[in-house]
Amino acid sequence: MTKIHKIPDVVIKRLPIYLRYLQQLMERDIDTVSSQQMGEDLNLNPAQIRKDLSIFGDFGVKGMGYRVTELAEKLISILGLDKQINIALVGVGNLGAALCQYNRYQNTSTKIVAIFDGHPAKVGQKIGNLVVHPMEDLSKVVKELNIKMAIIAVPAQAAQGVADQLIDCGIKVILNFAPTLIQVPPGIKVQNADVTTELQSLAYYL
Amino acid sequence: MTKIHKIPDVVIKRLPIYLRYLQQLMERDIDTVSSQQMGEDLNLNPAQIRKDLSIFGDFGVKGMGYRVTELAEKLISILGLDKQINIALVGVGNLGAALCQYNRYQNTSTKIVAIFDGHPAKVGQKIGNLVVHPMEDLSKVVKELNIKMAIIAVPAQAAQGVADQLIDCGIKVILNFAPTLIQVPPGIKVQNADVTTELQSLAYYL
DNA sequence: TAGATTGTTAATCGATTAACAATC
DNA sequence: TAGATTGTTAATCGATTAACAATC
Repeated sequence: MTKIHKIPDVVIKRLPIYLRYLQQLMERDIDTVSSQQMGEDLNLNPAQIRKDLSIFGDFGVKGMGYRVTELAEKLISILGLDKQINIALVGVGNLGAALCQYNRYQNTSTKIVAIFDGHPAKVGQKIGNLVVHPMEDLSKVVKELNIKMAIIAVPAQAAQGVADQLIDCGIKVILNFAPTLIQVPPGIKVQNADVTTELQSLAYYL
Repeated sequence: MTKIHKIPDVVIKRLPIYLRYLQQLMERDIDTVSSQQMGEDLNLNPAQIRKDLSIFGDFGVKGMGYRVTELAEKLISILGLDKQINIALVGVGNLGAALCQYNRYQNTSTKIVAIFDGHPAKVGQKIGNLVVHPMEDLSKVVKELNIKMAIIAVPAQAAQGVADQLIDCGIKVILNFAPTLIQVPPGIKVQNADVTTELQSLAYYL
């Protein structure tokens, strides 16, 4: 039996950074890159980059570095970005609506495919090419559109309730923009992206 | 001479979480809280909370815990949130405009007080109670309004140029929503908040 | 006083980095 | 082959956690 190493979150967070960098190299028709060069450009230690990548396989060529296109493909496959990932957005206030529009024009495999709001006045409105659903439709739409991930962009006091509903529908991964901590059972991954909290911690550095 | 410990970023990021929690307790008229209780509610180790807080002073009372209001005030003071922090927002696309509106209704000391855009068509437009300035006014407005912090919400290819201009104006702290790494000289603090990258790393957990 | 809880030390855990044999 | 660079081990660094004397 192979020993499964738990891969640290901090490594996973670096993978999209590597990927984006490699895609920039591809645009400049650069074929190979060394960990040394990557480290300089990304402000990271080359040994760390090699170690991160070696967790997933031997992607490099000794004496030569990494083949850019090949490594990018590997990272896309590791992250699971080789097929579209359907996302539900809950809460179409200023921030939610903007995230929806923003995502629409991004050429990325993580796609918002359905939007929801608990406020009856919002239901039926169009944001980009999507119509706002009522919360009652959540379970049905999540199943129909094979939605795997959710973004919470509702006010703080509504966030926990929304999270509970999402989890009930089988959602396992949540990006939370609400300025509050949400409690979830084991096996559910929540990433907080609260702007107010970020600004407050940045205030310290002034 | 007192030895100055470099306080880890990871500790600074937890302080606003503690603060928000204490403010919730205040709303519920709770006077004191133990690190044990805080740890349960915030999913953190109590020893870690005590250690974090003890870096800044002896805020607790043995046998009793922490006085909620007092600790909240201390954290506000440590973070520098006891006076308004003026922020410049650069880039009023969907996301920038939403951040501006969102910030407007947040009751927090970090305030967006001026907005800028490099696109002539945007200049003069009103977002909430603010008028979009041209980039040429950046230096002047930053001085006039005593702006200390900036939010970048421009497309990736414009981000580095904007960052350079901000740094030229004396800005030391930047929250970057553009999906690209920006290179800055030592002494400048950049926090990345790119939604696409966050979604891509979350994809891994599916 | 007895019970509770802090602040802090020491132990543990985990992540980063340096160093280098393997090898393209 | 000589030079370059990987993958990986060992050393280092730093953060988390357990344990407990101090003390309210």
